[in-house]
Amino acid sequence: MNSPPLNHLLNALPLSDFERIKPKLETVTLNMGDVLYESGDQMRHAYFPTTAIISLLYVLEDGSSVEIAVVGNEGMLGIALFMGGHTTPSRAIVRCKGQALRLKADNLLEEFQLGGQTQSLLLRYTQALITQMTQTGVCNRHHSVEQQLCRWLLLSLDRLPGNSLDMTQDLIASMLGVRREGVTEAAGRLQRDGLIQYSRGHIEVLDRPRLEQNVCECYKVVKTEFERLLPFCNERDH
Amino acid sequence: MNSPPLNHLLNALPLSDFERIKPKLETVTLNMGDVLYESGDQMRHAYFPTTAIISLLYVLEDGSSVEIAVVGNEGMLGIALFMGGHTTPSRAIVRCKGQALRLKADNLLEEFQLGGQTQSLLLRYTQALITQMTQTGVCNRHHSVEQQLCRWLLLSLDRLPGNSLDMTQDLIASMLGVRREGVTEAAGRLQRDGLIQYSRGHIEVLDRPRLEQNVCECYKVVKTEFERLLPFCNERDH
DNA sequence: GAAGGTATGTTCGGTAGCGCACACAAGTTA
DNA sequence: TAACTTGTGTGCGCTACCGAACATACCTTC
Repeated sequence: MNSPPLNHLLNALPLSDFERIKPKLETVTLNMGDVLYESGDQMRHAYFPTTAIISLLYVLEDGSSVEIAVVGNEGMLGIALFMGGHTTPSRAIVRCKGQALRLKADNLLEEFQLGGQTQSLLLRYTQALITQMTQTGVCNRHHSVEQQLCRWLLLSLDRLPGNSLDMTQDLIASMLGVRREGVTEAAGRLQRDGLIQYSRGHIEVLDRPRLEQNVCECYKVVKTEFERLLPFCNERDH
Repeated sequence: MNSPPLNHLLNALPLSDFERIKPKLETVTLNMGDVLYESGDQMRHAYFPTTAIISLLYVLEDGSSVEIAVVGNEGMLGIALFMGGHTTPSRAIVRCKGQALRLKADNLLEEFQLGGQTQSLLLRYTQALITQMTQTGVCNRHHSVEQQLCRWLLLSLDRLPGNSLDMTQDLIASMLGVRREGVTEAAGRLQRDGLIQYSRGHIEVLDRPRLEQNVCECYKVVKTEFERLLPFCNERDH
């Protein structure tokens, strides 16, 4: 029997806490390109993706943008709510359509301020997210487009049920903060070597182990830190 | 009359909270190059710099390192203590010698878990730090060595009493994650244009306004976010 | 003042990624 | 079928940065 889509973070809450917020959760369907938060906006809700994947982007003055983190069913959006800022200078945009559970800002805050396990869980998740953001920045500086593409594919795959995803090279480029041609070239190599296969916005990962050989250390660092801080997120629920 | 060196974060605590932790604070002198935390180490203390400046570095497998954030008298080290991880995959190293106030890990945790204003202050600081880390990463990708050098100088200056600092180009290079020659070239240009003057590890900033004209947006973004989240840190206490 | 270490200046060939231009091919719409 | 949109492939000159080697200048030590 197949379990329903879930969010690992919500799932890891103590039962009593979860029962309290359960009635306040609202399922929403998110479509490709939906903007959940704009840079500087007051956040009205926190989102706990179940099947959707959301990108956190920094948008520069010249209009170019860079992905600083990716959030799927292992995490949540809206940490600035309990961190006290109520907003961040980043944009949250739906990268893979799907569903999420949504909680009103006030409700999240109430729950957080009770302290206890829910609070500590949310803080541990935040620390894991910090690691992801930072390691992504380091990766930007030191690793090749091809390595970054591998990292990006693996991080996406970890948050999706199958071995494929829908995304054009143009979009990947804008998330990695590189040229589309750079992605075409790197992806071309991966395809020639039989690691992936793609056509017109659909990417199929054929050989994940070799993708993991190709990726830079950054993927592993982030993954290890997530497992250390949030051990329950290890297994995929699909 | 000159006020003694202080730490803005401690200074912003409610008086009652501060009085409680004051006796537990210990003044320590930090020397250039001291390592406060090694990547993965359990943290024993939190540090609140008063005159010292500390760099948070990520160290890569090949031994190269990158600065991901800088902490001076506006902030603290050891957020992983209350975030729940008790360690991070980064190294904290003293970049400018000076003093700091130190608090045992347990004592910080006790204070944090009381909730209230101290907790919310520490969390707001953490969010500001996240912004700095992320923007640094974005800057790595998109801006020139010269712009990054300007940013680095300004961030340092904001945390120091005078208009000068001691740091070799070699060290700056390792923090920016670029070659020493790149820094030499960029610094040479800034010197020719009369913005700075340096010799053998001593840098004098002659024309800060023009340095601010030269810097990329990243400096301002971080500064604005710090002011928004921690308004009391605005003025320099020197 | 000589010797040695250290910080900075400069050069040179190599390369990854950029910006641009254009070709092509797969879907979509008319 | 034809026109159009969209995604991908490729070539070209350019630039910033890299890696290495070496020169020079300054400071310290003896």
